[in-house]
Amino acid sequence: MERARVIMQMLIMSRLRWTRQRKLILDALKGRTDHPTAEQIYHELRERGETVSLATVYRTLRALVREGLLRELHGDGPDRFDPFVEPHYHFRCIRCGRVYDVATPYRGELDRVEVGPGFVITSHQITWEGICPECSREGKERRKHGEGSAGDGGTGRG
Amino acid sequence: MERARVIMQMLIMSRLRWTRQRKLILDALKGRTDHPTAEQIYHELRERGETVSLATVYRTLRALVREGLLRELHGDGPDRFDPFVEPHYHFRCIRCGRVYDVATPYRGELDRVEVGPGFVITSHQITWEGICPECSREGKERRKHGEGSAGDGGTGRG
DNA sequence: CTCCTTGCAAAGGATTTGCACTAAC
DNA sequence: GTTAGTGCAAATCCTTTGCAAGGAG
Repeated sequence: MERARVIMQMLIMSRLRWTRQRKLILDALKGRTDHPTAEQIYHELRERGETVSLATVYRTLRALVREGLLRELHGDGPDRFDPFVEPHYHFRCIRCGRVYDVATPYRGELDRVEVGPGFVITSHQITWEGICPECSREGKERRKHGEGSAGDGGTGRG
Repeated sequence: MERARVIMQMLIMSRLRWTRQRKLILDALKGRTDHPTAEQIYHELRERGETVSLATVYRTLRALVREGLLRELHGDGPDRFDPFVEPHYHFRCIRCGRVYDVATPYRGELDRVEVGPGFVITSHQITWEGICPECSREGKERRKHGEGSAGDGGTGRG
């Protein structure tokens, strides 16, 4: 796939250096739909025996967000990161904190809503809240920041 | 107004005690559209010479959210609180972090979107992002957590 | 070679918690 | 009187930052 090339190109243009850590972190995110936290990425890399520091994971993730290669999601627990940057929506489980993609078509017209005089809209987000399949199945409490893989419960990206 | 009575009723039902601090905090929020943070509430009360601790402000706000008397908003900086609990949407300024109400009608049909098998939707939120009037006017950087009153820039609740 | 990145540890902001005391009910 | 709420300080969680050493271009 030439996605790596495209990414590298973007990094060059943005004068971010293509370091081993950045490669690792971006690879760890690539193609995932479970919106991991910085900690999750960090632990997964460490478990694979890679050497990265949590600080670097944070710095890299934020940098990639600034470059437009990732999207940052705010919610109840720690921030989560989404490698799929095309406009789309999310579902957040109020029980476990997991975030899922929602396949519903993007409503471009919402970017042209009248907020009020002097307001400039750059984007909009829709977030559904409720209980995810994992949690309704188990019916028991969990920690706020996801544990392990979240699967996608049947949603996903078109 | 009999809203106080209603609230008191809810507090009784929920066996929350109607203490001086809770009254103060709820009063400080009531009718506001600027979605203050816990710190803001705390400082405003202290400036008025009231005695409250920041811990109590946090505890109270979270409790009132649990009771459904407030809504909690997650964003870039610290959490913000909204006394207007009827379904409505928000605009968040990516420069200063201020949050405004958006008058656009609530889209109930979005609560019936197909997320996927096993997903139960309890609510949805739409958040617009962009630059608020205050910031486009000033054109300069600011701290993430709002400073002082944010006005409402022409939006507001119907 | 130069400047960006990293790792580590320390600092920082936001929020919660333990505990003895106080105040609602 | 009971039991829940409060203030204070300490603790915790999440994230950023300073600095010296390392690595990419």
